[in-house]
Amino acid sequence: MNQPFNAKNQPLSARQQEVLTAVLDLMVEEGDGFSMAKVARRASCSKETLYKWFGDRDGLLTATVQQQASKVAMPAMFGEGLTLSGFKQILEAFAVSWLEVITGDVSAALNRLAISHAGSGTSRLGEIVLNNGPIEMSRRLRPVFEAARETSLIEIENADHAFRTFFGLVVSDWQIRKLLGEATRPSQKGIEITAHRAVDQFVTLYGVHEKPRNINA
Amino acid sequence: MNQPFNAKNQPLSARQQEVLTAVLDLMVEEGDGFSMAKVARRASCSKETLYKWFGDRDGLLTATVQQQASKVAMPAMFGEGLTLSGFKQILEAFAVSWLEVITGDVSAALNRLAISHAGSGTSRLGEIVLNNGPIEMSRRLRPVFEAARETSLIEIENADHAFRTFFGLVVSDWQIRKLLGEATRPSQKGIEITAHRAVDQFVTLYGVHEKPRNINA
DNA sequence: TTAGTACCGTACCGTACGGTACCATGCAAG
DNA sequence: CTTGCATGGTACCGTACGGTACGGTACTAA
Repeated sequence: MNQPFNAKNQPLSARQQEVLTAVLDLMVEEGDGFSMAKVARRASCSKETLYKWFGDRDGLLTATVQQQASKVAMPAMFGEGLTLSGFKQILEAFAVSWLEVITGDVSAALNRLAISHAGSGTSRLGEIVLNNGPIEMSRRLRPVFEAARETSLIEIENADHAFRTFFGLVVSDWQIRKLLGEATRPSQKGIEITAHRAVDQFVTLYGVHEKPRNINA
Repeated sequence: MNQPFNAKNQPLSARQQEVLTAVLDLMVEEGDGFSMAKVARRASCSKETLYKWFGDRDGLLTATVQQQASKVAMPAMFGEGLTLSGFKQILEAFAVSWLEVITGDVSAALNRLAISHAGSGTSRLGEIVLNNGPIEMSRRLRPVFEAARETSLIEIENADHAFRTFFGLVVSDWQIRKLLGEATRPSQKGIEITAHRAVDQFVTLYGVHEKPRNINA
């Protein structure tokens, strides 16, 4: 992904990234309610520097969101001979990684921020998070589905539907519950179990193996 | 569901509900950013009255959320002899109703509000929305699943997993996209198609069909 | 040394908001 | 009528915040 930029479209210095880390911490702790003064205190810098670097509060938030967005890691690609179990392994790694992210405090804080700003319609944070969340996930998953379709592992009439189904099976209500403040986070084991079941279900719906019935959607 | 209450725990008068409607409108238009003065102007009442009735800003928001929560309608129950197509019809009505709600502007505004407040940890709005959203959906769906299980239409080892699967298949990424500000709303036809597919998929995963193996339930 | 630069800390300004006080109006009870 | 209550309208207060200005300090370059 792209480097995050500040107001002058320069790549960020180490010191600037320190500031963004402070912002992220505050965001996790207090949501959108923190002040520029608090950021300055936390990052041990002056407000004037914040405004020089990031323009205004919105610029600071945008830079923070972009920096995090540039960090989302996803499981690597695969080789040539794609087997069913290999395919399932990739999907499962994907699902685990995704669940770990969205049940985490950082992701929750960023999504909360973007969501509340989307309501006020005063910034592009929602768009940024959307592009680096579900949409990016879809982009990276598409070639995997494509490869599985070409090796006749699955049968997909519409890649978009398949992605949405996979998303739903994996994410379920975990994300909305987290965003609404439900405290209980699934354990690592719980995440793995959830991911495994989601992949099984996906393959049941879209796989072409010895399916017990015809599965058309 | 319960009647919504004001600060004195009296049921709301018609005038008070008018005020809450004004709040809701502002919420849809501007998110969380509206001021008490704006509410007073919009509702043609004085700020003092607002504070007398609802205590403070948080009380006003809480009353608004509770009033909406008390309005969620859900498809009615069913009779005795439950057939597969009847079961699917109920689920589909459920799914359609749910999708209509969560892709609507009012639901988005309320969820955005509750989510941003959940980040600041300063109110119980998240809890209220959660209880009247996914959790209430689960409560109402459970007896339907139960009845279907008893008539051997489906095979469910864990009602909670079944609900989460259904939720994921239905909601997919519609809600998070809406919350993040994606403008495009699915058409009524699109909602029906989505609901239909989700129910088909759910029955594929949990249905008993003519599978002869494992009859215990 | 001098000049320039980058930054920190802090004081300051204007504004907007939550919340309160006060007055005016209308209405019902007596 | 008068009294009391509920409510609308508005002025007001304290505070907190976004944003700016300014002084002080360390460092670099010549």
